[in-house]
Amino acid sequence: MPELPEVETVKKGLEDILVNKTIKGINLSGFSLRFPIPKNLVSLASGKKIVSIGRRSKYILFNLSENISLISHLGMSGNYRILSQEESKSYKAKKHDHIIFQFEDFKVVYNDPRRFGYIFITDKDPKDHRSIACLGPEPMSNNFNEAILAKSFYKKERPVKNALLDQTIISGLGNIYVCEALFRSKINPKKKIKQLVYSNGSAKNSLIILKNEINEVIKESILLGGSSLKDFSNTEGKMGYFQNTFSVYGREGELCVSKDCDQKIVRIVQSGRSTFYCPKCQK
DNA sequence: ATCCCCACCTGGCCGC
DNA sequence: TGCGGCCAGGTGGGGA
Repeated sequence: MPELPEVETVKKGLEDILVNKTIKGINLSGFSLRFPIPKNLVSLASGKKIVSIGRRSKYILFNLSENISLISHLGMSGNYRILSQEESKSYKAKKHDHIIFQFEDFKVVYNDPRRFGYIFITDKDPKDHRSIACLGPEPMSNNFNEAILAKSFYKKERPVKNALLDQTIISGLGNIYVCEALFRSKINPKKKIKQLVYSNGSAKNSLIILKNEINEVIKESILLGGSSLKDFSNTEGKMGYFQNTFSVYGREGELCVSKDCDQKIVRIVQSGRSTFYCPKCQK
């Protein structure tokens, strides 16, 4: 499911309820996620208090007492549900419920049908974990600007669509928001990234626009609680609303939303992933 | 070094 | 109704 806005929505939902609560126990389904669930997860996390909950890119970071951290990635289909006290009493684990956290008087369920998600536990700074340390800056952060994009794009041949999905260049974007940001920026997804940078290494105006539109699309989506496609919902099981504002994603064959444009949205495949764009508006 | 492809999974949908 | 094929929001390892 989840790109940065969806993960932020989930993180806020967890934060509201779980901070200062103590994990009393953990039940596992026995299935592996993308990676095996760490053998010491149950013993190390049980009895610890959740001191704070953070997010880095698409990762949710649970900071527990005694400097233990859980690093959680939702993959494509992972989700957390916070059960009410009433629901928790009689709750029977459903299919794909892989981790159930028990608190004093309620439960939190991690469900993941495709098992592409994963969880790590560490007693070191989670920022140094190999999956987090290599991440590029994320939209809306202080160190995300056109200069850093220009540096990554300088003299490089790859299509801008692929580069924006590369989490080491910019982290937090996925297929939906890359397609939407490129449409808003009027940039063709097949455009080579070196074409957005001057030969002296400085950002062209189109790259500055792209940076601004990335920030804008992410900001708007967070305000609407993310996008709900298939199985994404927040920790209360409610859907986000940003999917209602898509201009190109999933709109193959439909009319371009730009004023005075009579083109239909096209779907192509780049690096094995669908790209949606308007061939007339995006040059 | 850079970049693409594939595998990892299940489920939903579409056409026959 | 059933079955095969295709599609899906992500990532990291291997190989070109």
